[in-house]
Amino acid sequence: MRLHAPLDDRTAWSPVGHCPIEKAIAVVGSRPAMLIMREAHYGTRRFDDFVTRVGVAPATASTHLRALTDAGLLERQPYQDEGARTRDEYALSPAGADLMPVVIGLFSWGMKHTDGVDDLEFAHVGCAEPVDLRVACAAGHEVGEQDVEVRLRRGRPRRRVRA
Amino acid sequence: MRLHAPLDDRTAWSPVGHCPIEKAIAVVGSRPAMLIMREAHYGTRRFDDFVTRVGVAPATASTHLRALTDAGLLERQPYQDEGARTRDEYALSPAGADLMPVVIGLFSWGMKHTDGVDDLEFAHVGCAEPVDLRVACAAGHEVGEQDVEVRLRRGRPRRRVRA
DNA sequence: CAGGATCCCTAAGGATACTG
DNA sequence: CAGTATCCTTAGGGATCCTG
Repeated sequence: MRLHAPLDDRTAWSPVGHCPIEKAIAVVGSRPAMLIMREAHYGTRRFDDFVTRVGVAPATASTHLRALTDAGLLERQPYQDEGARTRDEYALSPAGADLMPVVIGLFSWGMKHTDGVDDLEFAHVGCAEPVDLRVACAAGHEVGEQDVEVRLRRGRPRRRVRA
Repeated sequence: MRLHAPLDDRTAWSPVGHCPIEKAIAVVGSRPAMLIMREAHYGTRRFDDFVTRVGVAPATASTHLRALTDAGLLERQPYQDEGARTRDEYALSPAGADLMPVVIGLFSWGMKHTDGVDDLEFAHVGCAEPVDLRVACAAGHEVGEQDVEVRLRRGRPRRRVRA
C-alpha cells in the first residue's frame, strides 16, 4: 500500500483527525463494542445473551448497546414472549451489516496469525464453499498489499448521509 | 450471517475465550495499535513519524511499536542516515500486511457511515480503478450478510504456525 | 532522532446489588 | 429477563523530562 501524490507529502498531509479509520474506531474500536458486533452478526439479539456470550458486565453491555444503537449499527426492535411484557431486542441495521468485512477480516487474521484451539471457518450457505475476503478493483483485478494506493477521490464529492 | 449446527446451540457453545476475533483484538484492538498499523500500511517506518502522524505521545508509540513487533506484525530493520548512528525502523511484516483487509474494511466503513471531510479512496496501482473488499466463496459467488455461516472446519486441522 | 523513565489522571470496565 | 445504580480498581495514555 502506498500514498498517491500529493498525499505522499507527509509534511503537508496527516490523517490525524480526518481519517475514516479513526472515525470507525471511535464507534467499534473498543473490545466490548467489537465483540457485541461479532455477536450481532452471529444472530444474537437479546440483552442477556450479549452479556453471556460476550462475557461482559451488564453495565458494560448496556453502555455499548446504547452507543451502538445511537451510532446506527444496531436497531431496537420490540418483541414479546408469550406471557411476558414487550421488550426490546437489538438487531443488526444495514450499517451494522456493512461491518461484516471487518468482522470476517479480523476473524481470518486471528485464525491465521494467532494460536488457539479454534477450528472455525465461514462458508457460503448456498454452495457450502468456504468464504474469504478478496481485495479487488473495479476492473476485477485481485490486488495485494503492494498494488494499492490511497488517493484523493475524483469527481463529485460523495453524497452526505444525513444524521 | 448465521451459525451452523452445532454452533447454533448457544447454550452449549460460546466463543468466549476461544474466538479468533478476540485474539486479533488483543493485538490490534486499541486505538493506537490500529492507527499505527494504518500508518505502517501507508508506508510510515520511523518512530518520530509514527508519533506525529498517529498523534500519540512517544511513550505510547514506544509501547505499541514494541508490542506490535513482539506480536510479529512489524519488523525492526536497521538503517543509517549519513552522519548519524544506526537506528531501527519498523516495517510491515507479512503478518502485518495480512491485516490489509481489516484496514481497508474499517476505512470503507468509515467513509460510508461516518461524517467527515475526507475524500479518500483506494485504487489499484496497475489500472487506477478504485479498490474495494469483496466477500466471496471459493466457488466465486459473491455473498452478502445473509449468505454466510460460521461452521466447524472439516478435515485436517490447519497447520500450526510456530512462534 | 529514537526512545526510556516518571508522574499523574481519567475513563473504562468488573463486581455487586437493586428495580420494573 | 432487561436493565440501572453504585462502588471500586486498574490500565491506558498524556505531559514532561531525560538519555544515547
